[in-house]
Amino acid sequence: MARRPRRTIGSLDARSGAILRTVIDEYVSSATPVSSSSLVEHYPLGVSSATVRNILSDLEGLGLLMHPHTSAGRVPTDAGYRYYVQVLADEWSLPQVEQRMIRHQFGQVELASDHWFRLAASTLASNTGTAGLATTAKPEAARVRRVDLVTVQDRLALMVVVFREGTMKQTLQNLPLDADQEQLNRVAALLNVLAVDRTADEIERALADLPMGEESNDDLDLLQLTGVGLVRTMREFDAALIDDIFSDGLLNVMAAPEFDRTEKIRQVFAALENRTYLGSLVESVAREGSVQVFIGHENRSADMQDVSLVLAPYGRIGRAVGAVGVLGPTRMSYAQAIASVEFVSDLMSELVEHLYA
Amino acid sequence: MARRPRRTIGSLDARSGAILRTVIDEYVSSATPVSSSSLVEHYPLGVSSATVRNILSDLEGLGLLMHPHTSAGRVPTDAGYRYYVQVLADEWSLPQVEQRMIRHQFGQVELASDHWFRLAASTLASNTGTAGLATTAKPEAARVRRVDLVTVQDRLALMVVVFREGTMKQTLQNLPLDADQEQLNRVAALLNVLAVDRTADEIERALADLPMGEESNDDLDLLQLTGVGLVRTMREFDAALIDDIFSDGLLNVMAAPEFDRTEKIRQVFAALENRTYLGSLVESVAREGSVQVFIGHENRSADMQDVSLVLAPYGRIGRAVGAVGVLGPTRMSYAQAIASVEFVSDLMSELVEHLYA
DNA sequence: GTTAGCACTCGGATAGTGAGAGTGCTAACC
DNA sequence: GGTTAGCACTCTCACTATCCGAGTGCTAAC
Repeated sequence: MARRPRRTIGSLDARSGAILRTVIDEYVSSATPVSSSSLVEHYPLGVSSATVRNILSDLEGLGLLMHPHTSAGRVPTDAGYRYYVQVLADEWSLPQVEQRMIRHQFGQVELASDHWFRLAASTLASNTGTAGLATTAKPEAARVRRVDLVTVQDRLALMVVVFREGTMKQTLQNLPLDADQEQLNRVAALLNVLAVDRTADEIERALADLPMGEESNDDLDLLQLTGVGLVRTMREFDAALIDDIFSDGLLNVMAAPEFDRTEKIRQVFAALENRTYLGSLVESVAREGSVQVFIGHENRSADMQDVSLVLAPYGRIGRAVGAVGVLGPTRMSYAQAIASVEFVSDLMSELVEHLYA
Repeated sequence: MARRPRRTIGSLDARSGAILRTVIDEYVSSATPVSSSSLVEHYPLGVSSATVRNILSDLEGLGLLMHPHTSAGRVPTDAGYRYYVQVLADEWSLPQVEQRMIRHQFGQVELASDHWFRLAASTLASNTGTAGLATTAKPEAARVRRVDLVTVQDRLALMVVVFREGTMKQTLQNLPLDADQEQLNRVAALLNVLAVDRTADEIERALADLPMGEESNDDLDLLQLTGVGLVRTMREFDAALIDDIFSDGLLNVMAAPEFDRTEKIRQVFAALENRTYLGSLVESVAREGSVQVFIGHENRSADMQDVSLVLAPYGRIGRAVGAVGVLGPTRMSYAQAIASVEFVSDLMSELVEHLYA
């Protein structure tokens, strides 16, 4: 769960806010501390550098900016970014041109499901210059759309399950007796009657209601067995916080000057492997129902103190939800990131709605 | 294609060989240039440091060792590693204990196919302290084991193909007319009759032989349509050099001192994304039929000048083949790597043989 | 062929210096 | 009271000098 955004700062007067914003914009693009003189030089502020210095000093007092050392310019703190995001969040949306480009790309993609996730991740990556992330859509309790059994060997079958949201799972299933494809087809037909549109719990109940063992019937035995296997597979799927996660553009993040030491990048990778933490973020974002930003040490995970995440859910609450987002250095363009993530999440929602309504 | 190993050096006399080997072992474990005095101190060579210096100087003359600067010890060159690997390659095999441990792990894994690849990669990673790699097994021309059609919407179906080697592919298929699951089942049954155990080419021919358009028959139309979709999916699969690749332990590689600058690690990642080059290596290894080592600048890829790969094929030639291996700094324990990769590739071959014979 | 001895080279650590950047403060100004 | 010019102060960075130690390569003796 993300810490609630800090609103401790009240709101700044217009000029201070504008200067904070300018400092952040400047720092985001230059990656070097911003000095008072460079501000008056490059932006039409209408005041002298001395005045700017006073304001910068105030902002530092409020914890929004900091000083690497005496004779250096100012650098935003995580709280500074937080203020920036909080106050200015609503203003941003993606330019029409970019919207059209992205829509076009999504129109081009082949209709094979996991392509979307890859595309979402790579679109976000290229659009923001950071790493793009996309998780597959996962319902709280999966429902079966279709089950199929395929012979592999005499006593071994492959069970292929398609869930209502398009995800597929496969498991190998040991059989107690030789079974040919013919027989498996019969069993699969029964299993589908039993399982289609149902959750693991419902299937388990249906299995319990089956007439059992009255007379030894191979098909029924196999049905029972594969049914149990199906329920186990579904339980596993339901239990996972994130089913699968796609990322792209990690090379972008590596190129950022703050990650010039491998040790820093190591943390990013370690963080991405921490499904538990990412899962909790996705959950939080899904609950919130809108884009959320997790800045630097707002992250609970020790590995994420130097990075920020911008995440948005897609899909429909109660049905399947997933998340898309970006991961980058705290010094990232939050405007661009939020706008892009929001747009792509809307697009993904449309897709899911359209395909698996 | 890998450059052929260089045999320009003839073979060294016993003592020089032993010293080369010792230098490499020492350097691999210490990561710092090896001096003549440290050699006589830590190893029972029976000669003085001056003598060792003479030998080292000879080895440097042969291009097997090098000198970062005057007052530093010796460091192996890629040619040095090559000699080491070439001459000593046959001696290594994995200790019984490790063999049993790995076997045990593979016994534990659940019977869901992609788990093996992950397991192979992670086993190699943890066993060698480098990054482990495993590609899925791919035949030259895939054959269908089973096709299934699942309704998604009125005019949209999901086609699930299981290939003989266990791989699965899914595609969405637009339909020209409304079709319910009932109808799709009928079509899928026909499609299976047509496609099972066949390659893309064979299926295409069978499709051409179908009685066409005599009378408008919905099922036949759908069969034709999905058949074409199936062939396209298979062609795509056949065309890819590598279907899928799993890696683990990249964090291990990041921890190596030679990769302390992110720029170096960037190269490693870029290299892993270069499927073309990796594909050519897998192909070469499959053709060779045994473990191969690609050291530093023996790699054609510019991004791989600082890393070495140890790869071995698994599966059966003519049927499906894949590769497993490790990727690490040129300063890696080739003995351990080769022994581990060979063992795991044998294990994977057994698995494939056992399951998809 | 081996070894002791030694001059030589070079990298890395340490310290000192100066220039430049940017601040914080003060005092004057509107 | 807010704004500004001016200036002292601080700290980093780049450059240089110096020294130490490591390790070699060579020579001459064994």
